[in-house]
Amino acid sequence: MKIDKTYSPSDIEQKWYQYWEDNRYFTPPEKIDKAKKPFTVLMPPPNVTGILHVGHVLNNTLQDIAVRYKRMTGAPTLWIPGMDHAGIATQNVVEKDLAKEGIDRHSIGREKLVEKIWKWKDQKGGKIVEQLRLLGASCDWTRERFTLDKGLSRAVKEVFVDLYEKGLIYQGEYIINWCPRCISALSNDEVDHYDEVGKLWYIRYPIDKENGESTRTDVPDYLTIATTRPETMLGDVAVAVNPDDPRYSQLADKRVILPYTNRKIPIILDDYVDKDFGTGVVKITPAHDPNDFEVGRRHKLSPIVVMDEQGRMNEAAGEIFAGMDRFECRTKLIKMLGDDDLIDKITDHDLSLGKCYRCDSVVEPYLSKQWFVKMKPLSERAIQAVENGEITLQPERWKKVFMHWMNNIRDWCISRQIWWGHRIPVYYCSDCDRIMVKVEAPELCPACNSRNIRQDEDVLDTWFSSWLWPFSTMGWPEKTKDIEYYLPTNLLVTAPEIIYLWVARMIMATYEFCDSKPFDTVLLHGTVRDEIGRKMSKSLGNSPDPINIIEQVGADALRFSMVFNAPKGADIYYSEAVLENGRNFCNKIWNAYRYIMTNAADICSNDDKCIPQSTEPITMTELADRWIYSRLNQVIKQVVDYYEDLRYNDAAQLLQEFIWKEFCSWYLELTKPRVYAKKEESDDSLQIQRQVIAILLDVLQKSMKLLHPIMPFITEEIWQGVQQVRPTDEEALIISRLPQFQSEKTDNDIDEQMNLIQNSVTAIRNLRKQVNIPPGTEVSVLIRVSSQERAAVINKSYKYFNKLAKVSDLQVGVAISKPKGSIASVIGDLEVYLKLSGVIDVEKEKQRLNKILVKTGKELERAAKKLANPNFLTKAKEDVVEKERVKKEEMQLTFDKTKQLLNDIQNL
RNA sequence: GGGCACUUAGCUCAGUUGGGAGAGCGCUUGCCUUACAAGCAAGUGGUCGGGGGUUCAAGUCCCUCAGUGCCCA
Repeated sequence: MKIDKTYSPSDIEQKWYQYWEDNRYFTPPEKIDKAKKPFTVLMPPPNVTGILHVGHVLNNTLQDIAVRYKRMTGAPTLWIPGMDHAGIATQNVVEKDLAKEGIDRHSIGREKLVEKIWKWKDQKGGKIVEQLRLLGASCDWTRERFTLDKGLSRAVKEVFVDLYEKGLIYQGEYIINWCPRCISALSNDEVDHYDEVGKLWYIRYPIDKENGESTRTDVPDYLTIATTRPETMLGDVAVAVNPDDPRYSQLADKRVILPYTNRKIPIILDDYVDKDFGTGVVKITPAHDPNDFEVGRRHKLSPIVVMDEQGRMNEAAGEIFAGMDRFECRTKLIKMLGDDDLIDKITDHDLSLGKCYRCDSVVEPYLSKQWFVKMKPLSERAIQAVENGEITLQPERWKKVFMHWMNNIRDWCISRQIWWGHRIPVYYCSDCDRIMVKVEAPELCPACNSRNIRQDEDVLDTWFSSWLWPFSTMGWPEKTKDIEYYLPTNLLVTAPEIIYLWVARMIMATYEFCDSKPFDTVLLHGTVRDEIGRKMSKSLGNSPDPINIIEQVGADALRFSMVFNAPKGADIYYSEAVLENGRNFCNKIWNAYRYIMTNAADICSNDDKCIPQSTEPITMTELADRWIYSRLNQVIKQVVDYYEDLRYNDAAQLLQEFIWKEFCSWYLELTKPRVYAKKEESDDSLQIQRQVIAILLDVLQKSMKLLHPIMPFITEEIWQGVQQVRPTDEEALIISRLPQFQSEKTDNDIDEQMNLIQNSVTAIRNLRKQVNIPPGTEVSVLIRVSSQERAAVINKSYKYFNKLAKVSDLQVGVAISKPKGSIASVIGDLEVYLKLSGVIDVEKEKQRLNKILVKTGKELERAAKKLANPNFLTKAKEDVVEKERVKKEEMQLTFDKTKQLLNDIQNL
């Protein structure tokens, strides 16, 4: 077997993904076994126009870890993938393409455009689905869904009709976000806010003194209002002041004359007005401002719409302005007001400007007729479910965010003035104006028998299909086996930005239509940022291409690096340096594999079954063997706990620590004398050699299992390689079972013995380094311990000292004294002396010992102080006090002996 | 304006019922030692943002101040 010196992932990754998919390992067994509890994850459907970015990498890696882990516990595991049709975004992409050919959507018409978008979708859309394969996502592609496919479209219609019939869908006038360029309503999340410095115009509205008590003398000539959007004044229907504002409240019976409109509008009193903002007088424009709309409703004022859908002023704005663009109108108005001395002043003003996330146009709050869902009745059960923990959000702080929104929920505007999407299933009879809301398009008007029927022009918000994702993907409204078995699902992994838009709505929809919760747990993860903490963005160009990264270092390295640096729910700072950790770890594992496999092959050159097989027992011949199994066993328990708790960063860290430090740096080194034993040596040593290879293969194999959810490719490759030499009855790592924790395999005594050796070896290495003994030079060492048992442990492990610290001469005992011409190290009862052939550097040695003395002195003092405190002794737990005693003793020993050494050296 | 977080090593961050401060990267020193220089070994580095409180004991709980970030209006 030939294994390359450095790990190259590209061939390996493609090979295994293909193998998994071909063998249908991503698909749970078709025959449902009700005795087994399934594990289901819903993939947040990426946008059909999207391509993989680092955020997707994090999101899908987390899901894949959960899924792979559960699959390895034996649960029937289902991860449902899919995409959403992304109404505005997709239509925009295609419209842009058409614009290059000089084609406008209105010129080709609705049907043709939709046809073109489907064509685009089939040819160019959904790239991300292919890219997810490169990442290793083990989702069930046989169940892939698209929010606009037949089944899901039917679900959307059923839901719309049902809600309409329940009176939860209505048409109404509302202020919505409107993009005059897209000519469509935008949901809140489709609006990006930018802080900008705008202007605040102080405009004088003359007071109509005739109204009310006309003889009053305390009435000023003007009321000055402050506004950031003067062009909307043409739609003013009132000015408002705070009822508690003594400057104005007495003017409530007056009216003001709205310039250029011949309208006299009332002065109203409303708490909404902030006395300290501007002049304390606000203009009220219900048709063009959401707050004003509310005020208008409270005071029963009819809104006046002064703009059209394209952001141009209409007739209601008056002859002078009709037909002008909104910004042109603003300029004109300012000029006129100035000329007429109606501007009091103009100041700079910081404001947050909403822009269309697609085309960057300034969003217009706009009064228009839209379809809405009444949310309050739907929200109650969702609130209850999260409140009582039926559904949990992790990290828990998001629960508050969820509650806050749910308790203040507003109706949901679901209509969009575009063509790509689910067309609203509302039909109108052109002859009698009858409204029909039906899943199937009606051919006859039931009122007047007319065949003259037209469908509502609008389509539904994309989220109106996404919120049905938990059950529309499983075949609803049919009562399918999947729904029965897999719903509720178990885990949803997503970003906190869409708690409202998606998570909350899915909870509401699933309760409403399936009488079930959609999922048990929602894991909200952080944002991937660049090294200096900025969000990844196209315009900054700071977003690396994950596909590029995968080509260079492999998906495993990328996944590991991401997860390693992603504590539950925290933002991730991504950088090249972070990625290197993953890459290096792959290489480390690869080389451990190389060491084990090449030696296994050497040993078995003529007999490929010479290594103890998995059906045969393994004989542990040394302390290190027992130790690595004891450690492995503890790691199994810990890692499984971490996986269960969704603490993948901890799992990654622990596994790296175990494999790199304990398995490679300690254990693997200690196997070398046995592994490299010559063939001509005794039968015994050959037996031992075969046993130790079996242990290496076994521990490697189990480690690969534990690591598989995080790094699926390299682990499958290695696991399959080991299967060649020492097969088990499992056919692939991806569907194998995780190793089981067995409490009897943890051996504290063995751990302690090994710990003693590790401490001693490190101490010797340290001493060698102090006096610059070259790595290859062998040394003489004496070790004093406090008991015969401990002496025996070290004595038996002479080989280890020889191998790891190049000790050729080792004396151990309870009665050892410090030899002349040596330097020493103290750890509790352990004294390590390194004999020197030359002269020692007294000053340097004094400095070193002094440092240890100061450090242990401090710790000793702290422990002593605690133990001298009677309150501590009586109130602290028994084991805590005991631990403190042991610590003090140990520190005392180290301190005393180091002091002794220091005295000795000073007397030289 | 309202809400939610954060502040721990030079950098990015862990630290889950309060009980001896950790990781990765960086830095210093020495090594191409028959798995790995994408490596090995030994080190360096912190008044856990400031102040106060609860407690025998606080990075951890409470209050307060300062700074930073995010969300909603």
